[in-house]
Amino acid sequence: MARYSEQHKQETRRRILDAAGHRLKRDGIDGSGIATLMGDADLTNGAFYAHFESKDDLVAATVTEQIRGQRAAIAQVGPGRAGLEQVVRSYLSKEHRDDPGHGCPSAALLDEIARSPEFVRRAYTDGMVGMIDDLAARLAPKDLHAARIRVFGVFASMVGTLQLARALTDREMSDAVLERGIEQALRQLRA
Amino acid sequence: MARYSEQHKQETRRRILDAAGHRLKRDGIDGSGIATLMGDADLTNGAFYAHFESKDDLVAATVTEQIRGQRAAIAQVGPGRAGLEQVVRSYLSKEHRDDPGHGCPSAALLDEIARSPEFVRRAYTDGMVGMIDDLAARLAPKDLHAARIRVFGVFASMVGTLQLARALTDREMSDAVLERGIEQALRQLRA
DNA sequence: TGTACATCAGTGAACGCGCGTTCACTGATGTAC
DNA sequence: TGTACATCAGTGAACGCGCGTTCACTGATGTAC
Repeated sequence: MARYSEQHKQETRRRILDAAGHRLKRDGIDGSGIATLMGDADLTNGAFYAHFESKDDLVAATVTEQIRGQRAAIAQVGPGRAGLEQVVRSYLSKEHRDDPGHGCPSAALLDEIARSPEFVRRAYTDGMVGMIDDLAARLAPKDLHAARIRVFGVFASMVGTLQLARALTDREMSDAVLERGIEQALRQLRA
Repeated sequence: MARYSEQHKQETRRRILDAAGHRLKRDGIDGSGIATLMGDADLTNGAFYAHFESKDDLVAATVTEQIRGQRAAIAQVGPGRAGLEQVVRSYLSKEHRDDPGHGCPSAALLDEIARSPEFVRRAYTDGMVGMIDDLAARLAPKDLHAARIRVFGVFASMVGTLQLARALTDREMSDAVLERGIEQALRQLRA
């Protein structure tokens, strides 16, 4: 019935989502136009609405997808607290600071998400709750409830630290902020 | 010689800067147009370029001005560590979370600033260094150097926490994040 | 198996709109004499 | 003191441009027979 198989359409959607993840984190939501986003996926602007209802719809889907990817990456590291410490070090690394496009969606987009429509913020919230649960299960599988809010706090610290490190023009100061952030986060995980 | 006194022009510039501070923090940089910004100051778009070279020039000046205002507000609270703890509590309050327009420029704009031209980021960096020095002097006047980087870390944590609290749609969870953030920040100030 | 047809992902031009910026003009003011 | 003049903050229309979205159309494909 259809011109292309359902699989073809899903692959294209996936291609758009992946490209959008990169572009949005690099240039921001308002800084990324539909034509550019579609061009990144080797398509033209008109095809966009065969896949998404609106730009905000894409943003919500991209946020969901990006957080899912982040969770998957976290699942790859070693188990328990040691794994968490590795996550912290890689999160607050110079490489992550210098490459927002391939990094954490929260650090790149959090204040634009906070200004977005309710359903975008809901997509973010749902994704984050899942990720925090993953992390809490690693930190203290015996007391999930308490671990959750603790992990939320550590994550918020790391997001703010990375953003600050990205905004500062003084390289040395930025490096010091990252290092201090690592110490701080590790201490919080232990406490 | 001039139509209006130099004082008149300075007052108008001040009016634009104040209005821009509010608007930019509420709607973001890309979300605030020149016409809207000038309308907020009871002027029309054309007058803008008598006061600023470009939108980015206004953004840089507004960032500087907003941080100056934040420093002045901090100077108002009681001395020493007790004053700092008061700053933390009011920073991570529901009132601050629910009113970005009158709040911290870092929490409202940090990731947009990180994507801004070098000179905007320099304005931000310069302002922040001043503010951090103020705070460090309160925390540990004997060991300014060590206190600076510690205060930077606490500030980054608070910014990330406030942003996260603003993005979450679950009110209860957002409240819990703020409370946890306060505990965390106070502990970091003591440690 | 071969052919006619229906589908719809994708194209690319066009829509109205608001953006940042420019510009000819206005008119209230301070200054010169 | 009164008058003519120069200044320039402010007005509001216009500039070209890119935005998100719509739409008539294309053409490769899967299906029906």
